[in-house]
Amino acid sequence: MDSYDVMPGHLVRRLQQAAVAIFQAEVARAGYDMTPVQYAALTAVRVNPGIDQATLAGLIAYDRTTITGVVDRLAQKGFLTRKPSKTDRRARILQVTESGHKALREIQPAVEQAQHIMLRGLDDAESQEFMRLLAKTVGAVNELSRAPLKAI
Amino acid sequence: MDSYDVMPGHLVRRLQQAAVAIFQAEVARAGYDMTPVQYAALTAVRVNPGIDQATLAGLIAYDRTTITGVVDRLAQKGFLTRKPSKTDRRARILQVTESGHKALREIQPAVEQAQHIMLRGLDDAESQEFMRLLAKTVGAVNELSRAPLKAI
DNA sequence: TTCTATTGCTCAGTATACTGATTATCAGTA
DNA sequence: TACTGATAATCAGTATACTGAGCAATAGAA
Repeated sequence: MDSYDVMPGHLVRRLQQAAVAIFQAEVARAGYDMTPVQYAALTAVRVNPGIDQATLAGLIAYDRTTITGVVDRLAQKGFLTRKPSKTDRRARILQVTESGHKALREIQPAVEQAQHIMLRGLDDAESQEFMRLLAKTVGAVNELSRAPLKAI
Repeated sequence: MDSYDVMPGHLVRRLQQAAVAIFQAEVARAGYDMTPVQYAALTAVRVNPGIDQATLAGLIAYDRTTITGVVDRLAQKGFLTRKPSKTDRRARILQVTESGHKALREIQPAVEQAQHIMLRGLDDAESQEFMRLLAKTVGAVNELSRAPLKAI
């Protein structure tokens, strides 16, 4: 195991870095400045309007301390609002703004293109198999990270 | 593409996070505090004694600004030395110390165990196929990240 | 109802990654 | 040799991720 090029951890790190770079480049071409992390968070809020930060973190498998900054930046860009909950004064309720909906609509093609570029080394059958194995692998280690995915 | 669980970028991010957590946990059981990034750098220096930072960065696909901090911390722990090159006064020559060699030897089993745990959701055939597809995918997007891998 | 445990959020500190800039040095050319 | 472009390393600033701690509020048990 001397050679890091055959180590899954090392390859995953490199793929993750390429994926982020590809995503940002494609989204920039659509005229937006948004990270993959911000995009996932904003999308999750759109699907679950009125969600609180902790539940959002579980939905997309983010650490709870990370989500604070992500939401901060999305709010600062005017893409979502953060208001205190009326039923639980600890919680902050999130909503996507008009501007946020517009951004999501307009970067949608860029996001799909980014996923496509990321898998450009594989043919259709390989892509499908890769995604299957990737999902299976992630599912099996979900509980081992500090921020496991928690379905609602 | 509303659902981030089918997006490769999102799954890769989650796997990367789990991989880091697994690595650190296993290495901690061996009595060491070392990140996967530091381990890869130290291993690369061991294989290529006297390498300079820029070449090291290319070998393991790290950004050149990232490598500065990584080498800093490894040097601070006493695992490697950084001396000015005699032939190129811009460059810093890296060498693994005795303590560094000892650390690499002692955490070796933990590293292998971490890779095994990371793939625990797959059987042997699937693991092999997953690694093949992962390597192929990474190879095809290598040039799209700021820090592409550059073989010596 | 009161006490305890838990939960939602935030903060301080550390470690990757990256953008973009600077400094010192080197290499190749006119 | 003087100049130009490239390179090695670093720095400032931003954005994830995480550890560990803290505060306010809630929920469940005695």
